[in-house]
Amino acid sequence: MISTKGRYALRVMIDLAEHDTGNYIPLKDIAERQEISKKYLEIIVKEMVQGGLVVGTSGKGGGYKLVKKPEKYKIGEILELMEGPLNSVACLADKGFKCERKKSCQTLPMWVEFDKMVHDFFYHKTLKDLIE
Amino acid sequence: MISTKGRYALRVMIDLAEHDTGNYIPLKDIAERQEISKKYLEIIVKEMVQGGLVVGTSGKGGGYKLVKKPEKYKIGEILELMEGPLNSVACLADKGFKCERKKSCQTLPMWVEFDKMVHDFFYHKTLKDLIE
DNA sequence: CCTTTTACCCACTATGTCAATAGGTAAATA
DNA sequence: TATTTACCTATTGACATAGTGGGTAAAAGG
Repeated sequence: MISTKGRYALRVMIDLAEHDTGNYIPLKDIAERQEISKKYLEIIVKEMVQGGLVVGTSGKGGGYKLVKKPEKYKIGEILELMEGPLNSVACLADKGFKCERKKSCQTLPMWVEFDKMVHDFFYHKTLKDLIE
Repeated sequence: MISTKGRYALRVMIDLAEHDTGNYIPLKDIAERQEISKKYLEIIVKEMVQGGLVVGTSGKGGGYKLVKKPEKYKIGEILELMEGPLNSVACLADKGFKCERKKSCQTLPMWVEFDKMVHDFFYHKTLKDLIE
């Protein structure tokens, strides 16, 4: 299940895209429009800045802004930043995961197939697709 | 992410299917073959009995058995029993979930589309598909 | 320069889930 | 009646989730 972090991040991105005037948009405005605790959004947006999804600047006239055009953001890239890898099982999500049964595992092919489908789904959708 | 409950349940089902001789199979055997704590499997198999996936009987010669042929079990039915509804977001998973933004939500159509895809995937695969 | 506005940073908490473990009781068979 | 099995209740430690609280730093306007 997608947690609030991923869902709120998407809403912030949509909000930024829809209210884009070239200026920075203060988090206060976003929090009020989206009816999400500003304090909690701070944590989320901080990760978005660190992940390079948005840029922020302090002071009067400060706030946040997208760094790309909405059609350039893949939904998968936003979700993976906030939620971690889009994998269904730990043995595929954790890079250093060791599983003795890997060779003979009867369920692994299904998870691989599933994860590919999920990946394709979210990497073929962009932020722009959600706005229209 | 699918938890051990769902994954272990699948392995138990596969084990039961592959070692089916008509007799009941003791959990001890399954736990040893699958290298999973028998105590933990008890909890999982209990839910599987309650959900009608398998039947169990006590005493000597007791154990567990499938109630249907492997091709009659949908993977989705097994996963949903163990993991809960196969939904990506809370507003679709919880029946009584109230969301003020439902009408205007810009992400909801995506989650609906995604959940349909996931549902189709797991309900078009059967236990037999995993064995072959 | 000073105040206001904004982002940014660190710590804390309550609740719940996950992945078990521990120790028993009930039932069925040989 | 002893053995084998399922079945039941409770507890635990670690971690994640969804926040809250209280500050500091930076940028701009007056």
